[in-house]
Amino acid sequence: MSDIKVALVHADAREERTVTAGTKAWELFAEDRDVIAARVDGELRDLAHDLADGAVVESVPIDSDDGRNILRHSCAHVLAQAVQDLFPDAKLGIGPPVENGFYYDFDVETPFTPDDLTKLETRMRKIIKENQRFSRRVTDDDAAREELAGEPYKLELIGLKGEAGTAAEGASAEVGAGELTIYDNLDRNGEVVWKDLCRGPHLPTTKRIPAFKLMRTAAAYWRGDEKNKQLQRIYGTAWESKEALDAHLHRLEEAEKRDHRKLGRELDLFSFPDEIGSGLAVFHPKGGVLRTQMEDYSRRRHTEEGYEFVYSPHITKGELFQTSGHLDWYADGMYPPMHMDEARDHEGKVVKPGQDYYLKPMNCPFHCLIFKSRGRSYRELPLRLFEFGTVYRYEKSGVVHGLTRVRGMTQDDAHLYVTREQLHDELSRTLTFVLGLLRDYGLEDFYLELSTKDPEKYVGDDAIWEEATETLRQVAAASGLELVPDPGGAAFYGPKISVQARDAIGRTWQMSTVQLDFNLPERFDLEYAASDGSRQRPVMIHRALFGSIERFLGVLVEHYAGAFPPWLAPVQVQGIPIAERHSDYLIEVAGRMTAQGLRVEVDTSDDRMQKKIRNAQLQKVPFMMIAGDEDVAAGAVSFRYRDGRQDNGVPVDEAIARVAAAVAAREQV
RNA sequence: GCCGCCUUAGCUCAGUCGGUAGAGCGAAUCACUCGUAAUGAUUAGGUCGUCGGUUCGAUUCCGACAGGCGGCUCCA
Repeated sequence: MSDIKVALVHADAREERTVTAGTKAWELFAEDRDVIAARVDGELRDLAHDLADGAVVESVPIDSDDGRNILRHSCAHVLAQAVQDLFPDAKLGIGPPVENGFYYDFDVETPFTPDDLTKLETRMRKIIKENQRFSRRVTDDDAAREELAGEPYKLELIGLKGEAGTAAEGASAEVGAGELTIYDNLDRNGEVVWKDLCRGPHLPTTKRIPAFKLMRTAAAYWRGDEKNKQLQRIYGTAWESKEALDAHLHRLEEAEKRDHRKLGRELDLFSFPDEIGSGLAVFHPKGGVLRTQMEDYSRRRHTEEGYEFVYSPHITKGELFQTSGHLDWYADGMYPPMHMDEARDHEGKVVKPGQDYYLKPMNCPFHCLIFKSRGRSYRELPLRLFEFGTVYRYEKSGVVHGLTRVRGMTQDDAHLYVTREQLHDELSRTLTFVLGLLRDYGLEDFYLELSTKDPEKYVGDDAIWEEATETLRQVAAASGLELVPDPGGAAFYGPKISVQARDAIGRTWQMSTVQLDFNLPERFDLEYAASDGSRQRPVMIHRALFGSIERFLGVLVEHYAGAFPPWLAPVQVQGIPIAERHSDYLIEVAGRMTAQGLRVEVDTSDDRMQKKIRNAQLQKVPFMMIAGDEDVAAGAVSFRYRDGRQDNGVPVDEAIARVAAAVAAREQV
């Protein structure tokens, strides 16, 4: 047998090896049990892959991103085998890895129950224990069709081979663009016990799945299309070790503790009374303080940046949304009209037709009317109109979610009207402003997404798209932040840049958007007088920073886990007397703080002091201000912070100054 | 909108194989006045989400609706 040369690379190192022809990838990594696949000439391969002369081979450890994806995908196969063992009529959909786990879709008569998940896990453990080998076999369309005659969904995928990228999210795990392959699961005797159409790669054997758990069931449309049948999806997760699985489950628990819906109730911030309707929130006094602080600070910064405040009503005649075009392409998302002012005679015949009024789903048409209310000069531009505008959208019943997806919300909405010459500077300035303001609220970690023209569907001339897109790109680059392209993702009326923020536990939220609009100025026939006396059309920029105040408030609740920095905290200082006789002293100190605009409460209930501390702790109050005999005698107070840190005997003047300084600096304590 | 699950006191939940319910926390009252995460006692509080059906009898079984949760689709 002749020798071949292969190169083994990892990190920066490259090692040339001479091996015999027919050597398989695993033989290079035989000593390392963590390696579960190989990257050969850039392609992920099974460890059983035959190496060719000149192959460049890289190990894929199970705890790498690629490794986990392979692990999870293999685990999805084990799930599918278990499902077909227990439910022989189940037809297979697709089963790709996803972030933190995997799923597999099945067509079954009756949906799975939580009980079924337990049974399936047991069956999966058995399959894993059997140490079945994942064995790759190349086939062709006709042979595969014959083999998989009983699997209608797989047959459909075979027909889609090559367009896998567009066929369905995850379908590329089943059929790649290249050759068609089937993976056989072989038992110890080499018998095929199960098989699935799959491009791979896979773990060598089922036993290499160290830890997994089935999480939940859900329905999902076949190939992600609402028109298709709903399949039953089972979500699971799999990890390189029991510890990693536990850590993942622990992270989920932590995220649950931060859930703004839960904290909103516990901290008495807001609620969603059934009586009002789905997706419509009320803010309680403490949530009201938080929201007021958020809004006031935003107002102040907008004033400083040259924005002007405007107000518009919540309802309008339909004509406005006819002009703006919203009724043409967005009527489904709007509340149905109220028919007003209709008059009938005594026979019920309509003598005056009346007209339709709509709740507003957007503020921009109103702002365009304000622009249009009189002639505008280039000297007025950029005109920056800002409104905390409450809008109503008819969200489908299944999508309403806490404060993040609601039917009534208040946007911090601004519309900037600029000349084409001002576009670059204004965009640059806007993005800087937006990022700075988000940082002020405590979000630090961002990336940007640039949505560019869909060549099939757009208005406005190519030159201005080009210019605006290039400007957005430059501005984004200047920010130094990571820029993720979203080609073709722009709305038809203009390119968009959106700011995604990562919160304290690494989840990303779409926050601000800066959106060009070449359409509305046209539809509203907006003009300004240029310096040469000609009439010119302004460019419009839509810009929301919080998106919706409700949603941003929810994000901040989760980001801070309810432990707000003092400037946002509903109660900044909780006074706790050691004994009843110290209450008056604390009330006096509290009074001095209140006079300085601080938010202070003194707990004069007849709970014990320990209980008062516990309560303040559970309410996540940043400063607990405690006073007993020693403090009173010294003219001091003692601070306790949320982390248990203490600072005893702080003179009252200094204590007040300390709280005031933390608030003014918007620091966390 | 679609699929599944859920809805019992203000909150978190137990319970009733069909005979109108219970705990902890919270609240109110009383006693205690205490130095860094729960003092004790007493009391109040529920047409068991709503409406309809089956039944001698429904909180329990069935259906519709509303609301919630997890997904899917959607998010100009």
